[in-house]
Amino acid sequence: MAVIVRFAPSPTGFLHIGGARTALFNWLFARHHGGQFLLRIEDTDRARSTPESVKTILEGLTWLGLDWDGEAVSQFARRERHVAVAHELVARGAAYRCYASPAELEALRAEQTAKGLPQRYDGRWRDRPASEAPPSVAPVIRLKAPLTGETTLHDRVGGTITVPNSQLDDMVLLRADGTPTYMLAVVVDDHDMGITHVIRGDDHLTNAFRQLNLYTAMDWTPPMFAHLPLIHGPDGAKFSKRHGSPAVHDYAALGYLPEAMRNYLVRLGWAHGDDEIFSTDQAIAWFNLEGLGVSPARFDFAKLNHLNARYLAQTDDSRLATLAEPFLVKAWGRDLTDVDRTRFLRALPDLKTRSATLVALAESARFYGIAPTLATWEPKARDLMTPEARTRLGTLLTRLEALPEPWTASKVEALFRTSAEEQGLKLGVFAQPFRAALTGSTVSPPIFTVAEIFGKNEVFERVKASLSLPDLA
RNA sequence: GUCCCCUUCGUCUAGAGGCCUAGGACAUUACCCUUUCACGGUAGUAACACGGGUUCGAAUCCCGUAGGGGACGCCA
Repeated sequence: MAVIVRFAPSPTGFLHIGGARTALFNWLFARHHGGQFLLRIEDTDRARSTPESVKTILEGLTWLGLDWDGEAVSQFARRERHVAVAHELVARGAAYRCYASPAELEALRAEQTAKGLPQRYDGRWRDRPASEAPPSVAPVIRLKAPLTGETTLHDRVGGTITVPNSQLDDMVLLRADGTPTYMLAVVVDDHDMGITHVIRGDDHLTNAFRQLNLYTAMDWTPPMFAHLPLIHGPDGAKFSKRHGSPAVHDYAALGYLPEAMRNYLVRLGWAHGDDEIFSTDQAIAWFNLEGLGVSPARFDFAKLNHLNARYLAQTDDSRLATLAEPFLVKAWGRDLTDVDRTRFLRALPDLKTRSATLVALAESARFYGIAPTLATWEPKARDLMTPEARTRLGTLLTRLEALPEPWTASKVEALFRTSAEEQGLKLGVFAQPFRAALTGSTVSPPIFTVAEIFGKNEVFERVKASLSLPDLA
């Protein structure tokens, strides 16, 4: 039997990290089995669903590289079918009309809470004839769930879980306004769409039992279920769309690569032995439900950073340059010139092993585009510009002037090494002030390569400017 | 409150009764490399929540305790 899975977000906000991982697992599972990964927008809550949310969620999935099969399905568009099923259930005697008003139910819950009882619908209209219905109340339709016995779920993550039916009340299928609830719609749609495996967050676990009763009432075969442990925030607290989880597009803006994000996310609650860094193709080849963990995981930015750094360092320079450009523009506060682009591309091999994110990468490249000014020189770099250092740099400039063309890193370096040797000093004594002069900082990629990328003119300009830098007070 | 679930280094995890003096990764510490910072390399610190049982033998099975989480909506 072909595998068909779905990701079913509700369009009431953005795509958060937990949803992204759920989508990823479904996607990996489908691709592994050569099955289908469907997308269904659970928009039956008309008050909270927005088209903007749908757009944001789709963009988030696209950024993550999760392509879905066919068109995204709107659950709301299928409401006629849901209503028909609800009525069929009533006809079968498996559901009934309930005339209890919202206020009445609220009072019931308040009373139960006061008495320390579980909050549950008490079935007051379960066997009451419609002739007793108050004329002013529009009824809802509720499932007639079994009162006794128990319901067992064979979850692919949690194992066999049994709940007494006394814990499950008669859930609403159709609201008073005639619209279907999520509980009804999700079962009908999963059935109609031929979903074979429902892989979703653990917060749906208790729903599964109620939904199982609905499958039974319709004589439908339920799909396999796999409930994923939730993701917690770095502090161990709840981490969801409603509780502080960042949106996927935030990670994009923070300078994370989608492939790094995928790799990080797949390891959060799933493992393949000791494997840590692997391609998406490898993940597809390896992914299975058996590798899923059972306990919640905390989101750890340090590990994400590490992975992203590794992916950044591996990324092809020209692609990386394209990805980084918007971050450069932001960091530099101006559009790039052709010279900027050329320099950045040449600098990239040395730059990309030094940054964890595109934001940091752009920041580390700032000196290429913006010459240090009095205001931007780092204090430690200025400390390097002692009178002796300035004298040495001045001498170096003269010798640099005499260097035969072309201007290369190795020639500049050789000159520096010779100068240091002649005076019996370490290379750093010469190289550090040079670094400070070119970058305004004590930290940079290898400085002779930097000098080559700048070219002779720019090097001379910056060194000369550094020689006239006023002393620190 | 009721029901359900979870518990291995700080974090993510390996572990399906003997392969475990518990492995890997991130973080962290030290050293090496070195023109700075990274990268890389080497070494180190660090965990089976607790208590009972089953067994020749338990991180692995069972029971209990504690802690954490989830659900309990005419939300999804």
